[in-house]
Amino acid sequence: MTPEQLQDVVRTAVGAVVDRGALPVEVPDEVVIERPKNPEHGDYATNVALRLAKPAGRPPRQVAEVLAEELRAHEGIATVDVAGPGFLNITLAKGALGGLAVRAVTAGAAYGRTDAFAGQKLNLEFVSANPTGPVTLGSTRWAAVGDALGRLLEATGAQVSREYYVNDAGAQIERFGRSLQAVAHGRPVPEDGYQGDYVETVAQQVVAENPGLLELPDDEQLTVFADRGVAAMVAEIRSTLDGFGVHYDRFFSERTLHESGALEKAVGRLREQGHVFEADGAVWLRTTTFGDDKDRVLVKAGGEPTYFAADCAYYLDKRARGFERVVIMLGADHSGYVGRYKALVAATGDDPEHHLEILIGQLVNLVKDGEPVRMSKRKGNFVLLTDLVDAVGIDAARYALARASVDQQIDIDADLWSRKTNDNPVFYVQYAHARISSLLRNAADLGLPLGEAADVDVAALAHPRESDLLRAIGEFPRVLASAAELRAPHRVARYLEELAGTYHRFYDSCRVLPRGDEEATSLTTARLWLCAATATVLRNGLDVLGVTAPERM
RNA sequence: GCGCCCGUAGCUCAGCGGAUAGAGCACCGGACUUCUAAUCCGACGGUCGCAGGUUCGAAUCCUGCCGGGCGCGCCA
Repeated sequence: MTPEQLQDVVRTAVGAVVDRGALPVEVPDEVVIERPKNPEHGDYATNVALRLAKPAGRPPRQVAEVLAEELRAHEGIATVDVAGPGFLNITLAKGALGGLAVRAVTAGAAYGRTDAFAGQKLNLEFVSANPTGPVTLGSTRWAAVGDALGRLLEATGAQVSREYYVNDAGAQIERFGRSLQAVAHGRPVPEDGYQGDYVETVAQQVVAENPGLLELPDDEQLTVFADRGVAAMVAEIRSTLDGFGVHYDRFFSERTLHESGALEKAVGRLREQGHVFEADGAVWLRTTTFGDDKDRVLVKAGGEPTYFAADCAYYLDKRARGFERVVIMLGADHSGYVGRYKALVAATGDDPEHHLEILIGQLVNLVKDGEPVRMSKRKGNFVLLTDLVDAVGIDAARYALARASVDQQIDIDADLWSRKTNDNPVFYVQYAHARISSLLRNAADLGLPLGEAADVDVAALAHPRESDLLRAIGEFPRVLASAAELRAPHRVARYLEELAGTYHRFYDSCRVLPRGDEEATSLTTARLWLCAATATVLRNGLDVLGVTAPERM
């Protein structure tokens, strides 16, 4: 029996009690089934009696007793105890848990997937680093977390489109072009230009691809350097992210918004809504109407549209493409944008709480030899995605970034994450998978295939370590659903660490394969299924995080 | 000054109003003729920053304060 099925059983029990007039309450839509930490509290526990006590006007324990009596009649339930303030501690009938192993193996890659968010169409925008330089460590956090969140939402049935907004318009692009041009001519970059070795590389590439470029008139040169330089950077960023296992559905060019007249249309739409005004020669959006700190300029006094105006057009474009929900992931250094974005959405007439979601991720440091690796964008020696991957590898990089809550600033210790020991959480989890893979290979060598699901004696799995593992496996669908709902991929990582630990403890106390001349029994087969089920969950969970599940280590 | 995030074991961090607050690491003590010991078991370790409030119940929600990070442009 899965936790979801038990939830239905409990709800039905409440309904039955209410129907016969034993409890004067409304039947709740949701009852909470949790997995108690303390094994003495049964396989599962529910606080439903505590919840219903007040509306029923009865003491919680009394309500609990009535419900316990009803639940005990269910064939899948062995015992129900009323404990503490009024918890119902439920122990399932022998074999009711074991079915989870068969269910997981049978479902395979689909195990854990639900339809919790079926029908939702989301646009996920993340990284969107400026195309004037390589992908930095800060952006890498979102590459890992954003992609994992995308996979997580897909696993819960949502339709997800991953998008990268390319800021290929505006003054910064011109500055970038000037920097490339200067370097190409062997001159120092301008005061406000871009520093770093990559500037030299890109400049040389542009020159190589455009013979005669350096002889063109100055302004024509600049255009080529800017255009081709940005194109080269976008290509490099894209390929870096592809190599990191992060693939986008679309790279959306800001410039196309300028060229198509989308900005004017967006400003027009906002004007129609009555939130645009003119002052000091500029065109403003009255975002303060919707809680922003100050009003924002859409078109500068000089006639140039602002970045914010492009944001408006971009948002409207996403909505016009049918996305019900626009999710944007930003670094903490952009947290000041939330207010104006929300206001912007409200100003278009949309609901900022429903149509827009902005996730803020705190900063990341790479630590080497106990010292944070210094980042200085001005000097051009900032830490890059590639530096992190060089230091710890792709799997560890993605896992380290995805296992922490985005609300938490993190230090990634290069030494720890590149270590091949159990200090390193990603190895701990991957090792569990490799260990099971090895065991299943040995089983096959011994002529012990898993066989048919119908033949598995699931009731044989009665050891406490087996029950622990089965309960953990049974949690997986709920872990994915709640992690998706909370936009918290790190919960999947933490769950996997717990599952790996539960497996290792099972392995330690429960021999799976027969030794010597022992005969394989029905328990052998049941345990093989349990191992295979664990491997399935580890694989599916790691896949959500974009981390490999190795068969050998 | 204002806004957002954080403050939980020596360290790094989990903990979407529930039971005795957890894990890994570090330190100490154990377990390999046995399916991968990259593992497991035990011990040690806490005023959940402080003070109020809401609640049957608060690390979790609310308010104030203290400490740290980030942000507050007609930059992007």
